[in-house]
Amino acid sequence: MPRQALTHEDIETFRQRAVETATRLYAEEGYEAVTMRSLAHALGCSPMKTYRYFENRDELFALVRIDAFRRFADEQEAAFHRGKGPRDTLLKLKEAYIAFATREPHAYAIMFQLTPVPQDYPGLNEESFRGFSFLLRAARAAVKEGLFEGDPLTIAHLLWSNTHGLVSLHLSGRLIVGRNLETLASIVLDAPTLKETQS
Amino acid sequence: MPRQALTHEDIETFRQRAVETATRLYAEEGYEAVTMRSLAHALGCSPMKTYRYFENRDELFALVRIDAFRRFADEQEAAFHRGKGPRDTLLKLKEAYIAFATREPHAYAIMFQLTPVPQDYPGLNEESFRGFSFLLRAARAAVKEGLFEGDPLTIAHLLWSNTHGLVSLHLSGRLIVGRNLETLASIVLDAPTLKETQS
DNA sequence: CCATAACGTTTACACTGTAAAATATACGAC
DNA sequence: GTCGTATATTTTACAGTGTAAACGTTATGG
Repeated sequence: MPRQALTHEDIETFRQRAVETATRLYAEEGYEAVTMRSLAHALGCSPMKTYRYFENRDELFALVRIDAFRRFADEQEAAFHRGKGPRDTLLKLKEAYIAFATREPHAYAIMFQLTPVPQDYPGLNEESFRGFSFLLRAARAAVKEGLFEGDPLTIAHLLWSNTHGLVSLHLSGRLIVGRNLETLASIVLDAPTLKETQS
Repeated sequence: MPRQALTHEDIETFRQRAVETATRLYAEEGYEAVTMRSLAHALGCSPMKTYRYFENRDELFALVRIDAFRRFADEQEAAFHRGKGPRDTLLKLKEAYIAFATREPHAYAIMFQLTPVPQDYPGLNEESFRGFSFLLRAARAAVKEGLFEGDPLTIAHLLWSNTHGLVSLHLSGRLIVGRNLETLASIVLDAPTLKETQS
């Protein structure tokens, strides 16, 4: 079976397969477990082949992040459209946020928890902002309806950081102080209502 | 100048010096910049000497974390005693929290942002909880005065995660969406009052 | 058919943490 | 003092990492 020269489609095919495989490995093992060698093994090729299709590990990693942000943004968008009115929309967005972080903790980590923030990459900021934009739109609507007063962008950031703080500490196990695991889990799941969080 | 045999005191001296140097390097360069070799270079010894005084890199790192938690807890304690009444105490604790995170961002990162959470070590949980305990005590007092209602531990966790979310996103530069840097910086510095954060 | 370009692997280098071996130093007994 | 032994430290070495460079192999255009 002679090999075919790679057409432009094949390049994209390999890149896509590599990103998908890397995403799966990240989800299963976490960030530092995915090396160029382990990824190559999973792809069934030599470690250096990846370097013909990606600038370096950072680029591949950036694409994995973009993919994660895309999934996240899609789910935020769906939640946004499920919301009935500003307050319900904010709640739906928050639930979708928590659901994503709980379902894909490693993805959440490389999106929001990794410090320092990895290098920028074309498309990353766009997709990242898209995930945030629905919260911003909901915050604008909420201000318009008099639910909050102030700068919608600032309010959106506050709402975001509020949820991020809970999710982040919960996912990394730092909320466990005593032994009442169920209570602590419910902190996130039965998260404080917006009324309680912001008057 | 012949070398002296190390007495028990000298062991502790070296360990302390190593932890202090590592702490300084972490503060200057961040987590992954401090290697056993670079630390040894800063200490003026061979890389392997450190292994006679520490089990491995993780132990030394754990001690750096404990030290950071100790400084943090001390500052929380001071803020706690500066507070006049429950509400002011909560504000003082929050200000001290933000001040610490801003002054020692790398220390904050290894304390609260690193995922997965590094291995446990004797004394770490104690010092870590001590830093949290003042917020818990203030939350108890606040509940007793009718400022909040509910489980004080849960309320303390909510207040913590609230501040952590803001600090975390701010320090990692993720709050920067538009170009109004001053506004965004003030989100953390002129942080929302407790009244605004929790009704 | 062959030169050339494209593709992939192998090799190699500078890093990392750290185990093992080699070396240097100090100390107690004679 | 001198030697044996214990201790302290360094040197060497190994298995990892990302990746640059060299090498071989395959496909393609003239």
